[in-house]
Amino acid sequence: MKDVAEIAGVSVSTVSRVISGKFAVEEGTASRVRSAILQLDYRPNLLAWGLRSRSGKFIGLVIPGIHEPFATMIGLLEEYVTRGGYSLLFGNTESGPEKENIFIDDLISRHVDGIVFSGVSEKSLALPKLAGTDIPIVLFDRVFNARENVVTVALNNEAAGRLAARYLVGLGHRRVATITGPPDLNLCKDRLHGFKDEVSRLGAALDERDIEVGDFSFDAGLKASQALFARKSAVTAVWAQNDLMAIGLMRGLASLGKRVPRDVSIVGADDIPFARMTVPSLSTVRQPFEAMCRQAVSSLLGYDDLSRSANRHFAFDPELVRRESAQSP
Amino acid sequence: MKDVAEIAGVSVSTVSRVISGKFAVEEGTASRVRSAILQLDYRPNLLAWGLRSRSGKFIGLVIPGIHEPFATMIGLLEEYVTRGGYSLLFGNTESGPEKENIFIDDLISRHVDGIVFSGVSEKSLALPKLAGTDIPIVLFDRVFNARENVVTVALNNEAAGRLAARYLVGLGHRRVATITGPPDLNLCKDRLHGFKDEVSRLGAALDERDIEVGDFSFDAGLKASQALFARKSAVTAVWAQNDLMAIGLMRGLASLGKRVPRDVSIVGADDIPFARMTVPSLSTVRQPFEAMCRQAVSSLLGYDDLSRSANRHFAFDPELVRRESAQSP
DNA sequence: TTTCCGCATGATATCGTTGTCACATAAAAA
DNA sequence: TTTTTATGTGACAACGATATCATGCGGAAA
Repeated sequence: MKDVAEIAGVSVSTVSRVISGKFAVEEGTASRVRSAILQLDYRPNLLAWGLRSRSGKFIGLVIPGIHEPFATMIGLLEEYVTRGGYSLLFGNTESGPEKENIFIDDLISRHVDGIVFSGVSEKSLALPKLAGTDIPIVLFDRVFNARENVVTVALNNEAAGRLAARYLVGLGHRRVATITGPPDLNLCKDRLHGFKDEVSRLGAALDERDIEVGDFSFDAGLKASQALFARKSAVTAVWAQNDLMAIGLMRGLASLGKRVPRDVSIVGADDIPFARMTVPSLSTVRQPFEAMCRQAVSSLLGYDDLSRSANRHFAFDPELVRRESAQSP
Repeated sequence: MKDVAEIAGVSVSTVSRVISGKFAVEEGTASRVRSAILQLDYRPNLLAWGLRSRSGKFIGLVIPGIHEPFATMIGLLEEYVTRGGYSLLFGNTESGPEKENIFIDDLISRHVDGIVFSGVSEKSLALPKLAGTDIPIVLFDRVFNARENVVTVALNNEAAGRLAARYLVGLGHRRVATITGPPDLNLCKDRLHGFKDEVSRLGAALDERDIEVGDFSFDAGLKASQALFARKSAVTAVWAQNDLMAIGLMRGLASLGKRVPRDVSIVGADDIPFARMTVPSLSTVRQPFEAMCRQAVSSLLGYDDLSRSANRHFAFDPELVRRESAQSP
């Protein structure tokens, strides 16, 4: 910057003013400065800028894995974040809470301007630690401990359960099963509650023994296929709380010689890119990731002014995507 | 830091020395400093540190998409990078060269310590721009213009083509087809050349009309299924240059009523997580992503001392993964 | 003419670190 | 005892930006 000033024959102050554009500079000097910048191929030092302004100009993303649907979320968040002139710093906390801990410390040290947080479990040390700072945070997808003052962005999980139930029972299934995610996650409880309640409200049956507890993984779906269908079963339809388990279930049923959807109807949740690629393609309860990510970023960057009175908890409605994996029994 | 110094009754210099640990400090003062740090919950400011040391302590990742196999790569790179005490800044350049351009500028402005570069196309402005800086760069996966002085990490693509050919012809297929990626990518040419050459060397046939040009997407595979099999065809096996197209092909064949692998054998490339999840599961030519990512990071962070004489171009050998989608005709 | 205001610009302090230099003290060598 | 050496510590400059304050200058109002 000093060099630029020298070449243009002005002071660094003036160079700074030309760059920021927020103050009046005579056109003659301004153009001299601009050509000096071009000549030297000058690029501002964001480290120095950040030090001065106490803002690193990035958004941190804490995420419990890189598999779908998180990959999709990462891509979307990156897009919105960079569009706002920020950069995305992301950390995968799958490997454990220590990793989460050092990542959060790093984010604080780097003076991130906001954090999108999707924790592995509810017992995270991150929140109390962050409370001591002025870093805005959005609890994303996996919401817990929703204190009033923290913004949350998530699916309306109970509605998702109800939607799946209405679809399957509506198709004519009388005896259904389900595979849940990790039971310590609120979202799983909510989805299960919605599903269970709607199934019984509509007069169909969900036996307690037909509720399989999974962990959102392909292998959990595989295992569930054994647990549910290795023996003769009256179940004709299954809702898996995410697509990965649904796909595992389909894969397991194929090995058992059951046909989907002829013998068993399957519905997933998320609508990951692969849902349309499987054979048969997967009917699923879609999460509106685009809208959710946009909301998360604009909450952090302060695009929507959530005045004190405004709602800080955003619950997005799921949407049913009909494909091939479910039909009438 | 000043506060810490005050509480501990020492100067900031001493605090700095205690933190860095690289200079002798009397144990008494050191422990006083440490307890002051704990008491204030002091965290160093990485922006200031970076400004002083001209190093932002991160690695930039330029990648042409967030879908597989890039998601896997991102996860792996993040792991190795953070393990080395750095952070990962990543940018998706799928949306075009302007995005790539501003991302590269951002990386320079942030004083990244290295860049893992996987460009969309060969005509990228990034390399010349980066040449003016002292930022180390590794060309990853998509290698081009491999000047001697730049490190490259990639699959041995010709070997991948040969491996696929040997497998399919070895199974007994006499007439094969293939789907390539974007033809302007060197890696596609190399894969095609290896495949073509090995097929004819082994005495089987790859007709020019049975070479479909794709773009690595699911839909390209879908389209290829029409182009290759909508009419009667003597082709009994197809190699797709990546798994996504192979899965699209399988999906398309299912719609055409062809069975895989009974009617057509299919082999992919990459071995993305979903390759084992499809029905039938996908046989594929595996890229050793773990080793490749580890190599990329350690080259950048200078863990392996590539002395001037040492090889700067790393080509990793592919590995055949036998699953269900290919069999003898 | 004097006074005052607005405008473009420069000098300088500051952000939170680390590195360089100087200095005091104590121990070792003369 | 005097000189040297080693050791721990503090003061201060620097990294590259921005923000605050001061200043010179031209024109409008008195």
